This record gives sequence, structure tokens and C-alpha cells, in this order.
Amino acid sequence: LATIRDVARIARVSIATVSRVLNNSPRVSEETRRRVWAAATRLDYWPNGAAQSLTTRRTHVLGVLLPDLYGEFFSEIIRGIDHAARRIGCQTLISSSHAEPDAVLSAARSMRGRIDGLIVMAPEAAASEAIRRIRKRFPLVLLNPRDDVEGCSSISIANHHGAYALVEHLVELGHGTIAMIEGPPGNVDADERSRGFRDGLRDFGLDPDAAPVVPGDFTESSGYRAAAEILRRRPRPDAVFAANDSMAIGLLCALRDAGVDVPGDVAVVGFDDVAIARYLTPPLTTVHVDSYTLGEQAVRLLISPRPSPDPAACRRVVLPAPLVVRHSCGSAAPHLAAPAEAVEVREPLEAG
Amino acid sequence: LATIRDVARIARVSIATVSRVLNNSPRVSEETRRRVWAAATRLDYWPNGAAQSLTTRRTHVLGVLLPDLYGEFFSEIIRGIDHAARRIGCQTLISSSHAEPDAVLSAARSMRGRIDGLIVMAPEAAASEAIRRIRKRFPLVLLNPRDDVEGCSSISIANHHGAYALVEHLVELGHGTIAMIEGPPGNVDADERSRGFRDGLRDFGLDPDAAPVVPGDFTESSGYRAAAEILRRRPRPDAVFAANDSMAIGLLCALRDAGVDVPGDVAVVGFDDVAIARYLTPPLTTVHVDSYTLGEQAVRLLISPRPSPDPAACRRVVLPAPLVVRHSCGSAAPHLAAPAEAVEVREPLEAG
DNA sequence: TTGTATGCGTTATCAT
DNA sequence: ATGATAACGCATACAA
Repeated sequence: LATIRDVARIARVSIATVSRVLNNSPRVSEETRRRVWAAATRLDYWPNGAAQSLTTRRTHVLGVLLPDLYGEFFSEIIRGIDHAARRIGCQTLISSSHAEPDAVLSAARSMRGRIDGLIVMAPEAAASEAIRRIRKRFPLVLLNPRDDVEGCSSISIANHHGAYALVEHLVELGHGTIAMIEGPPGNVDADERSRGFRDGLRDFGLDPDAAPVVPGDFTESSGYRAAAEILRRRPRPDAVFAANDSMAIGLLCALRDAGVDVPGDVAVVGFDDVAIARYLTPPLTTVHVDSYTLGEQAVRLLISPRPSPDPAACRRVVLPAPLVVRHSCGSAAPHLAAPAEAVEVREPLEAG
Repeated sequence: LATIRDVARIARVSIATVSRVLNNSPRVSEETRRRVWAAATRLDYWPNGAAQSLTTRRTHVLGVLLPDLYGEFFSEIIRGIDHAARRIGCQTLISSSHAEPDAVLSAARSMRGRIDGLIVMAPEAAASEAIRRIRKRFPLVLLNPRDDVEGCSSISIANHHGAYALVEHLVELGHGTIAMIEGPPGNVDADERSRGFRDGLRDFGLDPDAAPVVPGDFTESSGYRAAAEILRRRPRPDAVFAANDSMAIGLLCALRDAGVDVPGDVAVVGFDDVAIARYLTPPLTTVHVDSYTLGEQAVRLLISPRPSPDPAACRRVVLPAPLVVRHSCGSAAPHLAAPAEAVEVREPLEAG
């Protein structure tokens, strides 16, 4: 309830002096400094942040716009952002459920005057116009963008590399018929992982067009449902790449229910390395996505000066997505004794 | 870059009229309304939120102060808060890593003028003075508070009930030597769960002081380490209550490494019902904590009018924490065939 | 229906 | 070293 004016009155100085004391200006005598502090303490004075940012044009708040908050991926991003923000004395203003470009835009709009910079994940393809308008207002970093936007820094996951490495791993283990459960079409991560899958098959001597590909939507249940379709295909796939761990989990359940042994009868790999992955039976071979670092580095990009004065200048960072080999391909010693064939490593089939 | 003044100039009206149009005031002619909208659109005008809240004293932002952001518990709380906030047209200002009362206070202080209300989890016992000072500034809801604060609404988890129900369940299954791995002393949840454990033992005819209690800190590794101590105790415990699922997971790993069968040789129960719980081997019997609802209801409390004009008036909500029976006690058909003794139900030992 | 003028709570630019 | 005062960008009571 107390304003700077009240403090000034009690300390019998001007509001300018109060402001100086509170902002540690050196041009204040010890005596008045003491009086002001005493008054501020007595009144339990808390400065009004809105008023401060109106004059200083700084808010010490970083904005975050996400399509969703569900699951480790998003929550770890936020944790990474918040930690990095805290390190530079900032708080984090969040708004989620923004998939469509219009929703992203209006959320960003309502952040005008309340943030010093914005971190946005806008999965839709048509978002680049919205992005451009946002970018005029404040510093902007894109998370996992579909397309690069001129003058806009971005940070993303090496989806293509990860999927490619997964295929390489499976081929090295001797698998020749690798199925894939895809993510929702149009989703950036899903599309990139599919692309990496196809490129991997091609480079390692397999025919991408012949690969059994079944649709999915990143949910556990879609992975469960995909199993029936996969088991129906001939030749029967000897490995399945699920575009994310959730679907891999659903798949594992379905295979167990169907009496199909993993990795004995079929190998399974996922993508994301969620916390559950190592506790599954068998522990899931997957690709690690470090979403904490994704958020942390997004903040770093946001506050780092542009690489050059050129308005189109920006930085684009791609976070590595390393392969995590566990037991669901039989490539390492499984928790329980595995069938001999599963750990057997045949001659790698290298293309060319 | 454009302000309301620019829009007024282009539309050849006063800033008051622009403000009226933008806020849908009815007292504006269609013609000027059209002109103003055209000007605003042409300039791509975005109102400054700080300036708006300075005059209206509303920010459309809800603040959240948490000790940490790690794990499903916190991330689901945030998701619940954000969803509820969005429903009432608010965004969410987050700041974490605030355990000590002083840190909580200074974070709240820097939110002055930027939020319409605050949701705080302040686990420390000495926080009530800080809470009281915060409460003078804005509407406040406490998450899982240690002590009630006069005039301050709160929402918490039924920790005591949950732990009590867990003991009841174990006793009904015939377990007579129930060990506990405690959480970090001083932590509200940990303490309440310990209290429920002891009260349960007492009410069901067991001696709380004779129960093997080993320390832990809610981490997986502390659960792992606790196993050795538990196995050393005589009489050997036939059930273990880990104060949270993370420690239960560590314990399960350690028991597996030691060749101890769960639930054959010893039953294990946890608390929280994290997502992993149902995927463990064996699936973990635990208590469900609905942290999404915790956050969602916190917002509801925040915006709901006080029950009475009395300054001490407030609401206190306790969210139920229902028992989730899986297979780690042998009380339901385990995934793999279980030893007969594990599913055997002896005569319940009722006190009195 | 529209414009003028004041205030919101600060910081910052002048003076003194 | 301190004080008066003008911004900051907007909403609104009041006047016209």
C-alpha cells in the first residue's frame, strides 16, 4: 500500500532521493540513506514493478510461449529456462496452449510491456508471419522451429541425426525389415524423425519405400494400436522404430500382450529418452533429448548479443541427440538372460 | 514501437477515443471506431501491459512461487495453474528455487505490480512471517503449507490419510514388520507421511516405536542406499513403506540387485503415484497425488471470494490421496506368477 | 460522441 | 547532496 511518496514523506526527503537510495546511487549522504532505509523498512515498502518497467523499459521477466505443458519435455524446458533466467535475475512469464499462429500472436501481444524477451515454440508451419511481427517487438528465440525466420535465433533438437543413428544401430545389429510408427503428420519433430529414418534406411542399403510405416500420434495408445498392424505385415518386421518413447511404451505393452518377445522376436527403439525408458521391461534403447538444456540455452541465445549488426544476423543452435543403447534391441546384456540370437551381432550391412 | 498516441494521430482522434475503441466502450460512433481500428492495424499497435496495469491495477497475471521445478509433482502443479489461469484470461509468472522464507519474500516482492494474485509453496517452518507480509500485498493461496496462516487460504494433499491407508493395506495383507524409509526431516510432506505411518501402526495394533525406520531424502539413490540397512534389521521387515515413489524405485533396484523378490520376500509401497509407477517391475502400489488438480484448485481458491468479510476468513482444502493397489504387495495378480505366500491374506490385526 | 486533463508509481533530467 | 519536474503509456472523470 505504501508508495515511494509515503517513504519520502516519512524520511522527510524528496521521492528522487528515495529512488536514489533504493537504487544504490552513490550520490547520497550516509545520514539520508539511513533515514530512507528506516522509513522504507517501517512502511514495509515494496516498489511497484509495473511503474518501474514503464520508465526503465526493463521488466526482468522472460516470456515463454508453448503449445502445451504436458510431460517431461515441456516441463524440463521450463525448468531450464527458469534456472537460466534466475541466474540473470529474471522471472518467467508462461503461457501455454498456443498451437495456432493466431493464438501465439495474441499471447505475445498481451506480454507487451511485461517482458524483456520471448522464447517461443510455434510448431505450425504458417507461424512465420506471426513470428516476424513478434520479433519487431522484443528479442525472440525460437524453440524447434519448422522453418528458419530471418533475423531470428533458434535452437532445436537433432531429430534427423537421432533417427538416422537409430537406423544405423538397428542395421548394425542385423535387422533388415525395420518398421516405423510415425508421429502426427505436420509435427516438426515427427516429420524430421521420419526423414532421418528414411535417409538412414537409404544410406544403409535398405529401401525406404518398402519399409512398413504405420501412423501414430505420439500417444501411448496409438503405439499400442500400431502393434496389430505391424504384426500383420509380411515380411514380419524384425525391428520397430517408434517416433517417440510414449508410442514405444504402448507398443511394448501390446507386444507383451500378444506374446511377442522383445528383443527376442522383435527389436524396439523409441525417441526422447523419457525418465520411464530405463525402467521398462526391457529397458528401452532410444535417443536422448535434453530438453532442460534446450530451455537453458534458449535463454543464453536470448541474452547473447547478435553475432553482427546485420538485422538478418542470428544464431542457430542444434542440440545433439545421442543414442542411448539399452536392452530393447538385444544389443547389450539384458536384465534377464536373453536369447542368444538377440545379442548376436551379424555382419553389418554397409551400403556401397 | 507505436503507442496509443501514434494511433490517435493517424486516426485523427484523441487518445481517449482510441482507448475507448480498444476497450470496446459503447460510446463511440461506428465511423471513428472504424478509423481507429484501421490506424491500429496499420501501425500494428500493441498496448503496453505495464502502462495498462499501472492505471487499471489489474495485470491478468498470476504469480507462482515454488521451491523447485523438478519432477512431475511441480510440473503438473504448474500445468494445472496455467490451465486454470488461461480459463480466466491470465498468464502465469513463475519463480522457483525459493526454499528459505527470505528468498520467498524477495521473489514475491519483485512481483509487486506485476501480478493479481500469488500461489506459494513455502515448505519451511519459519515462513509464516513472510507469508503474512506477502498477504498484505495481494490475494494469496498456500500450497501444502506447514502451518495455517490466519486469513490465508490453502490447499494441500492428504498426506496423513494416504500413509495411514497404506499401513492399513499392508496390515490387511498380513504384514507385521513394516519398515519405513522417511523423507527429509523438516519437509512437510515427509513429516505428515511419517505421522500417518506411525498413527496407522498404532491403530492397527503395531508398535510405532519398534518399527524399523531408516532415513532418506526423497531421492532415488537414498532409497537404494536404504535397502542395505533394511535388510540388516532383525526381525527382517516383510514390508517397506517408502515415503515417496522415487525412493521406492531406488529400493526396488537395490532389492533386485540383492536377489530379494518383491513382493515374494518383501512388499514395497511408495507415495505419489508418479507416471513410472505402473511400469515398474512389479508395478508399484502407492498413493495417488493429483498435483494437476492441486494447481487448478489453487487458482480457484485465489479468485473465489472470501467466505466472509472477516479478515481472518479463508478456505482450506485438502485433496484426497487415494490408495492405488498394484502388484508390489502381492495384493493383486502380479504380472508374472507370484509366490503363493505373497497373495495369502492373513487375519487382519485390529487394535482393541 | 468526443476531447482535455489528471493520475497511476517510478526513474531520470535538470536544476540548485 | 538534494529537490522539483518531466517523462513512461495508458485509462478515466469530467467537460464540452
